[in-house]
This record gives sequence, C-alpha cells and structure tokens, in this order.
Amino acid sequence: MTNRERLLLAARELFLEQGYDASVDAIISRAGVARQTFYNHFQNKECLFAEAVRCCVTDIIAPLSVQPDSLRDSLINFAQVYRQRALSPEGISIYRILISQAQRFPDLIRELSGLGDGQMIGSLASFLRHAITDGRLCQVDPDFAAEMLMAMLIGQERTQRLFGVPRQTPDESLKAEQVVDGFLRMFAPEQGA
Amino acid sequence: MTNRERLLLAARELFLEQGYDASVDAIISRAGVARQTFYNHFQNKECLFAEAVRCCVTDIIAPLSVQPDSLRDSLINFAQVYRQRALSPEGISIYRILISQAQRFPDLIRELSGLGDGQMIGSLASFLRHAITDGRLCQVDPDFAAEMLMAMLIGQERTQRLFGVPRQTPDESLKAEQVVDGFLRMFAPEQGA
DNA sequence: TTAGAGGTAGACTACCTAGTCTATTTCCGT
DNA sequence: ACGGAAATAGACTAGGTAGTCTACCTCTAA
Repeated sequence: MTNRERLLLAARELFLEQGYDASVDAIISRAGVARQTFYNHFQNKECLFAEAVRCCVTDIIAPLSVQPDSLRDSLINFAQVYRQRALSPEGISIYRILISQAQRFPDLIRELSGLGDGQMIGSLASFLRHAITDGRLCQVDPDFAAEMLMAMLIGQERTQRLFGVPRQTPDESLKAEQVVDGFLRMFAPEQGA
Repeated sequence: MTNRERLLLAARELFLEQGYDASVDAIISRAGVARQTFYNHFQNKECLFAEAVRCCVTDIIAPLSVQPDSLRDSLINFAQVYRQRALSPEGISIYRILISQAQRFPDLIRELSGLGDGQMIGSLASFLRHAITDGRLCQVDPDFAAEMLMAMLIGQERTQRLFGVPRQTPDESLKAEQVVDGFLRMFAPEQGA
C-alpha cells in the first residue's frame, strides 16, 4: 500500500466522519505519514478532498444491472439495491458532505451531479421507456416516472438519517416491495387500452 | 428595532448564506453593533445559532389549513404550498444548514426534527386517515401514504437545489397536480369493495 | 447633578489551521 | 559503496476565530 493510497484512505474515513473540517494534521496522523509527504502527493487540501469524494461517490453508486425478465421483479431488485446503498451510513455521509460543501466546490459538485441519483434516474428512465412502449406501463414521461419511484424509495428516511434520527426498519425488504407495487398501480396501463 | 432583534436578523441572513462558518465579526458588523453588545445578549455563538435556526424553521414551516371540501383539491392545495415552501431558497438553505450541523448540534436537531417535514407528515396522515375511513382511499397505512406523497412532491428537486443545480420549472403548478393525481390512482379504493 | 445601565471601539489572549521550509534519515538502484 | 529520491520530524509563517477585558461614551432617571 503506497503512501498515496494510505492518505486517500485516511482522508475518506475522516472526511466522511467529520466533513471537510477534518484537519490535514488528523489525516496525515491517521495515514501514519509526514506532513511534507502529503504535500508531495497532493497540491493542497482541496485536491485531496476532491479526489477522496470522487472515490466515495463512484464506490457507492455502482452500476446496477436490470434484468428484464419480469417488470416487477426487476424493479424490486433495483429498489432494494438502491435503498441499501443510498441509506447506508456511507451513502448518507457522502450525501451530507456534498451538500454542505456544495457552495465551496461548485465545479466538483457539477462534475459529480451527473453521477449518483442523476445517473440512476437516467438508466431507470430508459428501462421504463421500454416497458411503456411494450404496453406494460401507461403512457407517461419516463423521467417523471423514474423520479417518482426513486423519491418514494428513499422518502423521508434519508432526511431522518441525515438528521441523525435513525428509525427502526423492521420491514426493510417489505418497504421496497410496497413502493414498487404502489408504483405499478400508479402507472398501470389504462384499462380501456 | 432592538439590538437583539438586529443581531438575530443579521445572524439569520448570514447563517443562511454561509452556514455556521459565518463569523461573529461578520454578524455584529452586519447588525451594526459592538462586539460586547453581542455577548451581552447571547451567551455565545452556539446560542445565537440555535435561536436563529429556530426562527427560520418555524417561519418556513407554517401550519397549513386543509379544507376537506374535495379530496383532490385539498391535496393539490397542500401540494402547492408544500412545494413552494420546501423548495424556496430559504427552505433549501435551512435544510442544508441543519444537515451540515446535525452532528455538532444533536440536541437542537432533535428538538426541531418533529417540526418541518415530520410535522407535515403527521397532519397529512391524520387527514388521510379520514379519507380512508370514508372510503375515498383504499385501506393503507396513512403514515406510509403521507410519506409517499411528500416524497413525490419534492422528488429530486430538493437534491438538485441543494447541489446548486437549479433546473427550469416551466410546469410549477402542473407538477403538483400530476403528483396528486398519481397518488390518488395509487391509493384509489379497490374496485371490488 | 450625578450615578448607573448599556453601548462602543478596539486591544488582547488563546487557540487552531493550511502550507512552507530545513535538516536529517532511510532506502533503493547502480 | 555511493548518490539521489523520497520520507520524516518539527519548527515556522501567516492568518483567522471565539471570547474576554479595558477604557470611554451616552443617555436616562432619581
């Protein structure tokens, strides 16, 4: 493990824990590396932050494979993966840090805004578009439908976790199913068609 | 206008603009007040912050009157008010600042978490409960339904605004209607009942 | 007139932070 | 063995912040 990797790992951990306020001292201390070594590998703290955040985002928002065997099963599978990732402690932390530093790093945020939820909405929308042309869903703007589904899947839970008010989730996989079934009812093909 | 009010106003403006990093110097300077005057009225910066945030939250999340004339009209009225408030610049800023300071002020956040979205879900759920017993909606957990409606109304827009990526909203009042109509389809009474 | 409350300006302490610089050491390839 | 690249410890600069303290001012009420 190179010193650079050690620094990135320590930075990821500390930034996720403490936000951008995590000090360079703390990072090099956790990495077990000298101050100057840090500045040999990174121009400054902002560069390290940008790189660490990029790693976190691409790590958490992995591509998801939608198998078009059954519409409901595909959506439920997506729903569970999405919920699991977006509501995980890492998912919540990275969301918090992006929001709190959005004003300081507008370029970085713009660079990453296509990723995350945005990317997922895109791929989900194109999947839904096929279902619509196949008549398995009613005529509806696929982007709108995708956004509704994603919104319902996260709902109030992300906010509660961001606020540090975790609630008991006895029905983890159940919720994803409930939402998907509601979604299918909402956008079911018209009866008359 | 008393010095205390001047300080609170300046604090609200600066905290909403810059977050908790807004310095005491900047606040007293905008308030046009001496340093010692500030410490005469507030124990320290944290107390001022707590008070300013309390004002902002209670200002933005005003009670909403749901008139039970028509279910659809009531929901649309609620939807428009909720969207207008939650997506306003002040609504976005206060949401951002609460999230970014949630770890530093856990007690304050706990105190305010019942307000905002939480409070709205409660009153909306009790309204929906009546509609369910009246047979105007299908049998469903009213809290779940309320959460779904609120989630769809905000959707991805809050995130985009938090990230500073505002999108064009040509269809402002239309979106609220679309969501409410989708919601009513999702939770329509069962045909067989 | 005077005493006191509250405001003002600004110095001051104590502390933290990012980033630079220096002198020394370690280690690897030739 | 040796030379150079990279790492280390730690001092140092420059700047910012919260909060305290002192000395002075201003206005009001007894």
